[in-house]
Amino acid sequence: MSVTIKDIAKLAGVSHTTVSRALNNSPLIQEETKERIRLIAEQLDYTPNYSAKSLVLDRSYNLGLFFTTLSQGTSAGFFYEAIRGVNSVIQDRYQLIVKGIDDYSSFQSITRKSFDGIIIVSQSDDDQSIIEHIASKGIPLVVLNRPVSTAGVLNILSDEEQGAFLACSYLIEQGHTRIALIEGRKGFKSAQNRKDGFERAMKHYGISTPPIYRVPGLYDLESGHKAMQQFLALEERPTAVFSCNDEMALGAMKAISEAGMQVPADISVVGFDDTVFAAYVTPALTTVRRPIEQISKEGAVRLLGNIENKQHETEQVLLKTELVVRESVKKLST
Amino acid sequence: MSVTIKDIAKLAGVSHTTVSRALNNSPLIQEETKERIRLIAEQLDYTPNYSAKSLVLDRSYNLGLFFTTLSQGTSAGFFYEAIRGVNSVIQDRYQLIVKGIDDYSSFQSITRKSFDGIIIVSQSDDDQSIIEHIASKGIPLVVLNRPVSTAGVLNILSDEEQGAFLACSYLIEQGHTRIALIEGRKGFKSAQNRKDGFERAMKHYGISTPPIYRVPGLYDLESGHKAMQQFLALEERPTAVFSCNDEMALGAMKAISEAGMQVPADISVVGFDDTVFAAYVTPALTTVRRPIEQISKEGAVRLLGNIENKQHETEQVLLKTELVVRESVKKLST
DNA sequence: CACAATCGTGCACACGTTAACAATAGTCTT
DNA sequence: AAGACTATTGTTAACGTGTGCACGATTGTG
Repeated sequence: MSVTIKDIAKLAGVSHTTVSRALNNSPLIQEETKERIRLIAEQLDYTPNYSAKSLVLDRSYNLGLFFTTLSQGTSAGFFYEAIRGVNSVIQDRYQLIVKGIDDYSSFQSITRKSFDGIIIVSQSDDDQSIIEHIASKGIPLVVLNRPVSTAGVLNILSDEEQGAFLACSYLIEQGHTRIALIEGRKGFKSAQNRKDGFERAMKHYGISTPPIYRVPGLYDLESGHKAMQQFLALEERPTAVFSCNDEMALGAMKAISEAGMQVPADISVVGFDDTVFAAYVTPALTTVRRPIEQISKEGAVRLLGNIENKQHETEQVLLKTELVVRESVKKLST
Repeated sequence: MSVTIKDIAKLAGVSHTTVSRALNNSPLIQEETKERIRLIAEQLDYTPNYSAKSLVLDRSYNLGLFFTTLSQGTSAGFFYEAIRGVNSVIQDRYQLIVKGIDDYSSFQSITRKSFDGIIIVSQSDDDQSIIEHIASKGIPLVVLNRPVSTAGVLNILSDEEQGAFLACSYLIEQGHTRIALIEGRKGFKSAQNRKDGFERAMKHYGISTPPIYRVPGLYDLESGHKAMQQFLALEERPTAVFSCNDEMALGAMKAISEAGMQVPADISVVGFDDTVFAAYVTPALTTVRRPIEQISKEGAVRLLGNIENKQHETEQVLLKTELVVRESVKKLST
């Protein structure tokens, strides 16, 4: 069918071993011979059979990029940036295999033979079992976006608690005290972290608010919309709302405008993620920027390092988030 | 290292041939023997070595999902929906390999051995060369999202010309005649199709507008913003704008509001794509919905059909777009 | 009872590649 | 000039799996 090193060997009048060595640029082979073999290979349009290579070299040339879920809860921008970041690093040394963890009915097929390394973009505690499976098989692993304690696992994430603290502090420094919180999806670690940062800022500045100022959300537009409607129905409305992501913040803004009120004149809103559209809604959304692409790049680089140097770097790296101030917060002249 | 069929064979007291047959449920093997072997395999936590299988069966278990580019011009929502659609179909029969076509420096590594089939989500005429390469290698192929004439290629796309016609007709039926167009990214086939649909509607209703009512865009928020600023500076402003995608429509709305005007009271806006946030901006955006996820699902289903039945279905399928009417268009009472 | 037919299993090889070891020729050392 | 060493290439086996063919055992047939 397709051409193999044996075909080349015949034409060059050497053994297939010599061809293999020549094409892998082994120092054992004479430069002249190499050149001749390379030429023939090119003329025949030879491509190595990666299945055969994999079998004997015990490497798959596959890198897994796993998300908690592909079917729900993952925001499109997040997904895109993560893939882009990883892809920019691996170039054509590896194939990138994208999967949702919830698509696996069994982890049995995840072996050291089928993946040279795996990157998990984790958004839920439920990912723990796959992480342990992978770690136990000894496959090089890096977990992004969520803190993880399993031994021997490289962990890279943004400091979301710090980001939320930043955002909430900003609101307070602008004079707000009646600050409400739209929480993230339950079970997602990010939801907890962001809430923690919010609470720490409140505590830090000695501000307390009633429990009805905290409403759970699902990270989607609709839940932000609903949450805001609840706040608007309150006797004593908040003057500012911190939403645990931008999508919900958009939903909230929509609810505010439907109620005949204005952002930020009547109510201030802060989001989280700096999604692509945050800068272009009206008013432009003040939000916290997570360096997703940077995280995934960093993760890919270190994973490749671990694979190729066969070392076992295992630390936790926190990348700083940054507050992007736009127009959705009003300064109160208290 | 890891367990192989030979290990199982030893424990079961049979040859590895029998084990192979048993695990593949061959009718040659006694039911009783099969059962015994399956049990041992399970106990040893056996997983087949896919490199070895691939080598002998001449199948890679890989499906390629290629985008024109991962680094620019592809919208996140589009990207996400496409992957989701394909992923929902393949389950765990295949591994999904995601790549940007512009990452390939040479297509040499794309062979029948490394991909059982390939799905190209094409956004540019430049993809023609990779399409021809793949077709010439005889790899089952389906091209989504862009019309393609290469023989023997399955082609599934939305009828964007029809969608743009729909949108523009709607504006006209609402009484608008001074209608401007923000075009898509040059070189993208979709840009041409959408413009064509727009022009056909204008012609159909016998409306003509000056050339300055057509401005090129880049499919991103910023270019929509700029384009709108140009329209606003005109002596005789348009009463409605058709933007070739939602992101640019958002940029346009932003520009309008910055100029102290209102959508749709002063200017109407229609987008294209029905991006997730279209329903949640203020005012909610009237737009054209492309069934991306449906397209990619359909494409994946048919590709698998072609691979598994070794047939060679080769037709062009057009899926209808649909106008989603929201709040960004005003009815003129002429 | 002899022979054919059927069923279940094993032997040996193949897939395309790499690598340990062997072999050959040429060069250097003393 | 003989032995040692080096440079280059070849021989052979190995990776883990699937399959054509041969083989033995059991059953059926006359």
